[in-house]
Amino acid sequence: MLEHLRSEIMTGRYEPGERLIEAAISEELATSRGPVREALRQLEHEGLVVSIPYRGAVVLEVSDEEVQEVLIPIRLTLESFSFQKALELMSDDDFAELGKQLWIMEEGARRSDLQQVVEADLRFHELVIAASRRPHTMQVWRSIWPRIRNYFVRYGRFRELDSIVTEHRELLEAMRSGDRKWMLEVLERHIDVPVPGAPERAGTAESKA
Amino acid sequence: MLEHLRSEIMTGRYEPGERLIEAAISEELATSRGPVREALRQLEHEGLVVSIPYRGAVVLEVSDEEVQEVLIPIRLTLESFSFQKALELMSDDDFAELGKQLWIMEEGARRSDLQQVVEADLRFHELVIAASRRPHTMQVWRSIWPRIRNYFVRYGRFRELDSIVTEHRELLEAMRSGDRKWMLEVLERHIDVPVPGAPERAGTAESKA
DNA sequence: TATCTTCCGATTGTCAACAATACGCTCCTG
DNA sequence: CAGGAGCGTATTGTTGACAATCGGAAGATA
Repeated sequence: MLEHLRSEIMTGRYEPGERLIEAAISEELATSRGPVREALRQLEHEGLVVSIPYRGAVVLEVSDEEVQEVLIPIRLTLESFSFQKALELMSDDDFAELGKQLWIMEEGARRSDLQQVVEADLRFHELVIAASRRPHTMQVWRSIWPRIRNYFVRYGRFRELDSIVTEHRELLEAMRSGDRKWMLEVLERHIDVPVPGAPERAGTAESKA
Repeated sequence: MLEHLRSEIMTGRYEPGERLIEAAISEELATSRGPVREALRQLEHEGLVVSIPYRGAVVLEVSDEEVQEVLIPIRLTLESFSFQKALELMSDDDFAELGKQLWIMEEGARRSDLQQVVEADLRFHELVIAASRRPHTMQVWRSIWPRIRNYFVRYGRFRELDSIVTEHRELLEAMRSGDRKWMLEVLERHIDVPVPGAPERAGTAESKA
């Protein structure tokens, strides 16, 4: 059900600014207001809606600017940390599971199935983060990722499926090799991708100086 | 009520690993399970508890490592961005409000009232983030900050109150001057403070290279 | 016409009872 | 005594009814 609401927002069935009314949704989904309430709170924590007391939840927009200058840098922090920690903790089974997700991605790319690729992408990264066994990192990840995904699917900002697959293949290869420096390089290239048509990151570069 | 539970955790009345039972809490606070449930979800999103289906909420620990290598770097990203955006958006009233919080901090430091200082500290930073008018930045901030605060009060990792006050005074001064570079320098020094006795940040420095 | 006040409908917030689930304990079996 | 099946209890998940609150519309007043 949560997943249903999420996709309604991402596919644009609910427009930014639109109000989501608990009673209407619960009726539509044949459930009571309680679970709907919880789902809306979850969406709020994923940054897809904001809820205003006694006014309800409103679909939130995510700007190029915040994605580029806040969410993606945070993602880079989270994953750089996780991938390093995971390197020492991942079992053979974990690597096998990564391989499986890579395979699903390949298969999805062959069929030009965006959704399949995106979902395998998510599972790939979440597996690594889970393997790092750092609860806060995982928790923040789960709040950051939906916004980034929403931004990319909502505005069609995904690159060619093939390059996504290739990047993950190289990422997995680098992890298997145990070469941390290489892995981090690949990871950074993978995450910190400039978005076509988005404003350049002028003015905030100093913050890294 | 939420604030009550939060402080129970931060002051250590609830130990990490301890289970929080909805029924018990609702009885203790003379309310029903509904609001308690929501409060626990909120705490979960603030990273103070984890909740397991049909098992309930468990108080979560925050490690030196995650604070240093994940939460604080994220905070730096968030605030570097916010402070820059706020610089162009803050009204005289906003600056006056910052001055007021600074004054409260000074007064709290005089009386050695840690809580008063911490609360004014929070309001100071949140005012700037609010002034930047970036909803996602604020939302992520509200999920990150409670963990950092919890870590500092739980393990007594606060420095002398006077230096906290001094840093905010300089921060405000830098903001008023409009010198962005200086402001960011002060901000970084303020946030990215090495914690005594914590493991050094070895091994992850590369992720910034 | 502009503005203030009052009320009403829409919507969220709270509550208590009931349903579903998971864990651990007992008891059975080998 | 070891291991597993089945039950009972503790706890969360769900539901529908009721209370509180908000925003705006209608009407009164200058």
